[in-house]
Amino acid sequence: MAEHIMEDLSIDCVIFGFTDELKVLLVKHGEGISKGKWALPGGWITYEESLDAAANRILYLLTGVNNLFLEQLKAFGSVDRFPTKRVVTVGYYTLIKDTDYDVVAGYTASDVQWFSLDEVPELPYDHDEILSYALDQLKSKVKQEPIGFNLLPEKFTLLQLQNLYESILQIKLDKPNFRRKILGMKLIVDLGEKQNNVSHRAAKLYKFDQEVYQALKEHKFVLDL
Amino acid sequence: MAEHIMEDLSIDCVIFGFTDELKVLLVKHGEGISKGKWALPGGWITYEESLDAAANRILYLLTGVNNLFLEQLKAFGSVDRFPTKRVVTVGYYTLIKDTDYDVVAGYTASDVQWFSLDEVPELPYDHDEILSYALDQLKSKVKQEPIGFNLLPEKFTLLQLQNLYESILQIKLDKPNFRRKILGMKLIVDLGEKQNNVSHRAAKLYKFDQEVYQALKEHKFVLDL
DNA sequence: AATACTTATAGTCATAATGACCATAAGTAT
DNA sequence: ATACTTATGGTCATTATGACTATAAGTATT
Repeated sequence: MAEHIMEDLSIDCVIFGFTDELKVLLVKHGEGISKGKWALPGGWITYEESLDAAANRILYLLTGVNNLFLEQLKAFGSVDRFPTKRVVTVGYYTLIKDTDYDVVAGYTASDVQWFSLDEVPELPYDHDEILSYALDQLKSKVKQEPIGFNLLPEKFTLLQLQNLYESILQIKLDKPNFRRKILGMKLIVDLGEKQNNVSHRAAKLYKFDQEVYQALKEHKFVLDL
Repeated sequence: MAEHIMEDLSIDCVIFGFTDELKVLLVKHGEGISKGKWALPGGWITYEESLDAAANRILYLLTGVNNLFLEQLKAFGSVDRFPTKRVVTVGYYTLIKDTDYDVVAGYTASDVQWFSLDEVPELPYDHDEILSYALDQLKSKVKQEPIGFNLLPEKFTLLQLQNLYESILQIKLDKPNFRRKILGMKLIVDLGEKQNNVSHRAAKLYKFDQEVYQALKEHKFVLDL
């Protein structure tokens, strides 16, 4: 398979993970010119696969993470972005619940690890630029589509949902106003249950309303937080 | 220059034009497998230029249109999008006032022409997909940044500005409400002059306020129309 | 048992924005 | 003089927003 490789085109993936806080998945290069360095999971595209397919394959090979819906960012094509030859790379990103996946270093990766966003080490090539571009995309995406369906447990509290938004958008929100907004969208449904084992007043548990969730996802909207 | 070409990577440009209505610039292929067909202006990237630079060079060679700020859409990379070999293309787009430019067919183009959006002929490869993606991008861009500075004459009426938005967004707007919104943003300045040679009540003429225009461009906003 | 915390949740209130209108103004065309 | 056309000024009910205040319901501490 790896024989028919497009020499000057690569893929780089920005995999954001969330549980409690926003993280990004990096791999340690086990060979090549960046051996020992942490970088975005990336690799070469073959002639027989689409870009989307290549992104998924590469991510799986390096990290063991499979079957994600990866969204393309754009192509990064500065002349000198790669040191040894001219390479244009196509960026992809997605956001997942990191605890849902077992990450396993594979292929040319000697290690894989989630990094909290403010602990990301220095990245090679233009990976800083790609990561920062991806973060901007993520933020704007979050305001145009509901998120959380895959990121929160089945049953969650309003505060958990609020923390999710606060982590991604990196802002603080007013609790009563956030409730009002979210409840007003009919996006989530009161389950009539409460948390337990918490050392304070227990909050109601909610779940997403599948139908409303899908509808909001397709029709788009603007979430003004 | 054209010697060092990346074999499997191309550029395609969606140049939207506006005066009275929204148009798109197409070139007629003068050679190659699509000879005689109208298509998006596109070509090959050399090893010595960035993607952005390639887009500008190619557009200039084919159409004579020079020095635009082209914005990248994304990379289009289906396996079979190009008939003779695997080619990934990077899409670019922009919006200009078409009457400001003299289009001249050059290089491998035998003709260049503006097409009204509903008169676009059948396009080869995946150019329909690229065009439609570009249109979506344009629409969403228009809601997040002010436009019109390069598209309208120095002095313009509110109706001209409204028509611009209506053309691009392909919607109808309420006149009084549109005035209120735009005037409220302080984006445009009353020149104290009026139209003449119109067969109805003359409208006030306005110009853009450079400072507010730039500020809105940088800080982003959401224009809810 | 009382009190201090913590988080949940309900509600207020002034202000601003929105969409759907109506009415009048100021011209030209007939 | 009247009919049209487009411009422009307003109203008005409804909804959204941000900044708060207040109370509820638990646990933890003394």
